Amino acid sequence: MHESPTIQVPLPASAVDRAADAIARGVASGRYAPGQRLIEADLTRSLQVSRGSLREATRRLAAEGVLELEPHRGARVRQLSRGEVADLYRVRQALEALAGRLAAERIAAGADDAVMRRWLAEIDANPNGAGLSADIYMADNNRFHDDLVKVAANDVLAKQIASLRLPAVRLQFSLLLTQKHVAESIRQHRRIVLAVLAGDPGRAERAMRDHLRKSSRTVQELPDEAYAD
Amino acid sequence: MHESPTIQVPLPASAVDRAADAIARGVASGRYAPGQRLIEADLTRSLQVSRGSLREATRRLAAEGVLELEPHRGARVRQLSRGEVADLYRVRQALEALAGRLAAERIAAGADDAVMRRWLAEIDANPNGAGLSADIYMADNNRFHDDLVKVAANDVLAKQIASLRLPAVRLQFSLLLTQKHVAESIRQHRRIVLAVLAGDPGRAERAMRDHLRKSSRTVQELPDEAYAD
DNA sequence: CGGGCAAGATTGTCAGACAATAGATTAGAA
DNA sequence: TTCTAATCTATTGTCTGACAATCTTGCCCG
Repeated sequence: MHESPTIQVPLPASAVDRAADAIARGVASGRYAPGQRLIEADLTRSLQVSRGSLREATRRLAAEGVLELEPHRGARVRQLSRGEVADLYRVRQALEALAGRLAAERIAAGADDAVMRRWLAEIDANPNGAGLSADIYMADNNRFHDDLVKVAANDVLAKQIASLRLPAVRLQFSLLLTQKHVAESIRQHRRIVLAVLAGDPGRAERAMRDHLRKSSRTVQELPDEAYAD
Repeated sequence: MHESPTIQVPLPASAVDRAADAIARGVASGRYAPGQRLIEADLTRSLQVSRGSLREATRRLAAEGVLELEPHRGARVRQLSRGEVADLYRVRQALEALAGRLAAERIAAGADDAVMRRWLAEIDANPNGAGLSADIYMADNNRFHDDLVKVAANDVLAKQIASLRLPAVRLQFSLLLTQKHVAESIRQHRRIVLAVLAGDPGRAERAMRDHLRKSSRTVQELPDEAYAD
């Protein structure tokens, strides 16, 4: 899979897109901490866009759940409470379970299974994720879920799932800091892949549901500092 | 249920909110047809807001799925293709099924069931929805689903469901134009309410899933004119 | 120490300007 | 005439500067 060579000059996406991307990346990377207030004046300076464009970007990010807006207090990085995270995982569970089901249905109907076969090979090549940094595994993990959603071939579903994944990246990240969780996560992915490749919707759905139920439980065990309030 | 008396003067919500509300209402009411292009200059005049505020409003509505934005072509009222509507209903099915399940779980756990009992009474008072205009029944229908989601008590879920309902109001509306569908819909609501009141999550989930599966089927039978492409 | 006020910081909103782009129109060539 | 290309027009994308409304902070006074 060859990418076109990385463009160096500020690629000519719209100002609003550039701003939104930069902020989203900043939130994901921790450059902007949860709860942190984002001052328009600072951002217009660092992102080199006008206040109007910046405001359009923050509105969009707020709608996507990355930021929160309070009247006359502007934007801050969204910080979830324990309860909200529990709610969020419950919904994600339902949606990703559906993704698993649909993916299996499509494979059973003869859709291309190369992507999933590749994942199986990749997992079996390193079933414990030995030697993977948290960064890398986080990226792999996201790619896995993305690929599965792609096989499910339901754009609405893809968008809904993405909007649930965004606000919780930070939490998910802290999960994957321990080798134990990484290995466990990979094991669950393997079960999911097998069910999907077998074209067994019920099994794929259950495997995915289990996976997220366990993730949720582990996230809930994180210490208070990870949460709001 | 008493509302505070309707405020006559342009209520002091922010300019962006006013604009977004007005556009959303216009889309729901058909004042702006699906696919119709929304010209900024026209809207700033009719809504009495600046271009900046208007653009923030359209960005938000686009993120909510009400409008579509195309670079250099601006905003247009989102129009769904048959396939997208099918996808959308599949996702809604999963989410509302979860809502049914959670609602039943909460009732079983002792949560207040007054709202649901009221619905049962209302349904049994007029089980065929005789004499209800499509407008009214549409509103009732929305209230029912909203109330159920409220009993489910999961804000994330509520927001996700809302974002799926918005783009399809128009289609749903055309469904409810025939007395047959209204009666059928009420019958299904009754099943759902009974399962929730019984505190039976599995049954509530199935009843809700059935309801949406049937709605989806009926929506798919609408003629081509209702869809894009 | 606590209340309250003034000053400063920040957001909400507007108006006006101009470049970039897409779509429509017209002119020209075959 | 019909197709193509240049031109015009409507519209969006973006910036700047301005000001009122609101929130925050720090200081003063009792």
